[in-house]
Amino acid sequence: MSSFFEKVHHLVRQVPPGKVTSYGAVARMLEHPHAARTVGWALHSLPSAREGDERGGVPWWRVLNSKGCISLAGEHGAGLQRELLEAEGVEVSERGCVDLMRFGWEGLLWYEIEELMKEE
DNA sequence: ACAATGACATAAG
DNA sequence: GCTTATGCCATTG
Repeated sequence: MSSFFEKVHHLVRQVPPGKVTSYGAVARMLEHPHAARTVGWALHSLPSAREGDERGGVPWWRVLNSKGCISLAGEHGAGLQRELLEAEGVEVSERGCVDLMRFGWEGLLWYEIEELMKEE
């Protein structure tokens, strides 16, 4: 656990298939309520963007903005993200929005996060 | 150490 | 609702 990025990556990895969360939620879980931007950056940057590890293991597409929509500030993989989500059974509206009431991830409990952060 | 950057968030017009 | 402005934070040059 050297950088904030890793925390983000580890946490995002815990997001179960078919569920989605938001940058803000992740930021709050990591006790940095106002680091949503950094969270987003952590995902866009994804160090060691290699095949088998980080990038492949981090379901970045399950992370949406506060509205539960795919914004991605322009383009990046918005189309891809929608496909990935739908492939997992998540309903994505045409505008790229997801019903957080049904697919929103509750998140982890504080002690689960602690355990998660403790290892690695 | 300073300035810039960025896949965000929230309030205001 | 959508657009604009401002705040926040870790990483990078």
